[in-house]
Amino acid sequence: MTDDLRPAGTPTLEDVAKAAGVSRATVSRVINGVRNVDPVIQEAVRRAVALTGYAPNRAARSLVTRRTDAIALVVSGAGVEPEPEAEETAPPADADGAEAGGGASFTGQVFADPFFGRVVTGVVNYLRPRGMHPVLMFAETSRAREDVVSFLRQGSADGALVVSTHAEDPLPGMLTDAGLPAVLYARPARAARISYVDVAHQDGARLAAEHLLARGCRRIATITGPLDVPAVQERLAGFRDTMARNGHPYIAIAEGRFTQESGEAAMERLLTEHPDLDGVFAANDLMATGACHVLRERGKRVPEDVAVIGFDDSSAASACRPPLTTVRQPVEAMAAEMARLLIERLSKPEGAATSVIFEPSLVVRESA
Amino acid sequence: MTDDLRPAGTPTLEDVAKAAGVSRATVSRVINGVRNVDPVIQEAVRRAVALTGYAPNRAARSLVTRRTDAIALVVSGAGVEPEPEAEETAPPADADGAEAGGGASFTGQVFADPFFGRVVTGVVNYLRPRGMHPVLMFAETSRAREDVVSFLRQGSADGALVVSTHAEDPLPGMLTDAGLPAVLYARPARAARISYVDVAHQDGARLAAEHLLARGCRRIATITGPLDVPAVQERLAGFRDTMARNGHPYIAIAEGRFTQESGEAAMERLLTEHPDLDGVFAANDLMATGACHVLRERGKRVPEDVAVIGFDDSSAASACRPPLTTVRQPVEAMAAEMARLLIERLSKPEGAATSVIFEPSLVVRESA
DNA sequence: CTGAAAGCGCTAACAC
DNA sequence: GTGTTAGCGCTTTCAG
Repeated sequence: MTDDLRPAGTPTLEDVAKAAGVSRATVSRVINGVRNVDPVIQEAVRRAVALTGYAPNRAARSLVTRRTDAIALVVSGAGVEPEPEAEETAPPADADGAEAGGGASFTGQVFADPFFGRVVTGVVNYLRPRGMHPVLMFAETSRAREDVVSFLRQGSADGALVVSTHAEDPLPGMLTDAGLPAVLYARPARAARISYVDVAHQDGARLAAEHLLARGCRRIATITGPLDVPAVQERLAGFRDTMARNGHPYIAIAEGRFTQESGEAAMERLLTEHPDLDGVFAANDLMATGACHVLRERGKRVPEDVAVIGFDDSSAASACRPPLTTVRQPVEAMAAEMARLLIERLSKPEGAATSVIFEPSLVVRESA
Repeated sequence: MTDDLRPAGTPTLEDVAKAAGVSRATVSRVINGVRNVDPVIQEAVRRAVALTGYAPNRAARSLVTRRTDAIALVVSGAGVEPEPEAEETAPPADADGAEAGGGASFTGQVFADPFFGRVVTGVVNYLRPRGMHPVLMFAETSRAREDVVSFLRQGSADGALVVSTHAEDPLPGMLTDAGLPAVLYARPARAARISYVDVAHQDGARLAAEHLLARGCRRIATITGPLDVPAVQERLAGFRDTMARNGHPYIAIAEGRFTQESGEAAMERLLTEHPDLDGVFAANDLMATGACHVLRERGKRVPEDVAVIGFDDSSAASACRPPLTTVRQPVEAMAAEMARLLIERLSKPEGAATSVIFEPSLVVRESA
């Protein structure tokens, strides 16, 4: 109403420059904190920014800097998919979920594991102070994987952080083939020239084995994850190895799929074959929780009759009754490290791929 | 090695145009599926695209279209924050989590509720087929809220989908004040000219009440969520109302905070004051799960001695022992509708704010 | 230390 | 039906 010299749309650098009586270049320098700008002018510019309510346009900036300050956080699925995945835990899970039916069960299932929440937390906490943001993507079908690749090729994000739920995930390979910066959570099944963070699975399994042994368990079994996953093999190897060294050459095993339900089924199989077992190590907390349920239903007390140890230390561990003794994976720190590695790679694209391995720790609660 | 006429960097429209022997404009038309392009030329262009490995640059496109095809998916927190939130459920939750200490507990806690996973699923499933993507943000401090606003003002995303965890969240107001497109999950505490989706809380509570009554419960209590949240008040009102109509003018209540732990504490209080109760309605599944744990520890059988009903039908409901009878909120569909409303608003910015209310349903399992 | 000017890669009028 | 052209808003040499 007063002096409508200020343009209609959202203010641009030009407007601020005009208001401050300087050039666009100078305003740009002030905004980007470039040195060599007269303090007096800096102040004038700041005032003009406040006055105009200026906010730099990301697209314009991105166009010249070739950076978006966004990274893709992708949860990646199986290598082969028989169309929309059939398996799912909760029957009503797909009752709604928009018209895009395919994938609903995958995404629903994935986030049922509190593990992913920790990954998100770690990533966001690292990114945020750096003015960067994660774009959430799911890559459970080959179509979805293509989408991730083209998303990155379009320069929509500077790189990708990928968490695979299955072995033989082709996404990491696709990414490196396309020369796109990426960092993985966990070592890929097929070796690739790509950075990753991981936990020392064998050490974690050893911790679990020793704890079970120390508390006097003698008839011990383990519920593994899908056996084609490298991490699962390592946990199994570490567990068996420690057991063997301590006079237990044979360990009963049952394979699960990291879901609570599969943990229940595995526990039932184990109990049928070995009704007298007194110790169980499950490859994640969800399956350990399922095991506890079944044990209780079969009249076994945990830990008095059967001790149970999980893996991850996700929220499922403390939510379980009894609270689970578990092998803690420092997920948040690992996720943050993934982000750090990726950003480092962005600044020097020619750096070699590296891996960072974290040490797990045993969190003793009540189940063992 | 053969004919290096093709430029070094990533190919641009110009390169494709050259390769196809047409103008940039034509290539652009083909790529954007604009009609009025000779089929023969279309084919030539497609070949050139494949040949060059062209991928359109989003920033450049965004600069002119004024759209990013990204939307902010924000999980928003309290209205007032005494610095980094102090409360947290699991002690080890902040043991790591990068150097950015503040907020770690918030984000960790938030994703412990499987409810959010369902929201993410619904949003992604709606957005994905439309070539759009969600950028995940947390807004638990005033600083973080400012960040969300400036993120949008910079044109980094076309609009926001916000899920508030507390009443009196100032974010929705900030967004509308700034004229930024946004849609909420759940009705805001203070009325605002902003679209939202919600579930008919009273109806849901009525369903729970009637079920409890029908199975013969007579000494009934409820565990509510934070009483300053409108949804919580509505569930309580609906529950009390139905009870009152059926000859139960008084209902014992205990307030929780939507966490499993708070549900346990609430159940303990209830049991102390009313050792003989035979039915409990909890305002979410996590608290219902906590209630079940406490009841079992106190030697009460569920549902024989005490029937328990939850709310949400999150994965926690089926994971609980016994599996929870619960009031299902069609979260995925609601989240998808949020996205739909936002996108609709983007295409016609002047449309009035609307709300869409979904009907809940009762899912009968074993706990009641 | 500051300004002028040249694009970044793309879309959208507007001609032809 | 297709090409020409003018920017979108910003960063960044390069002069001065």
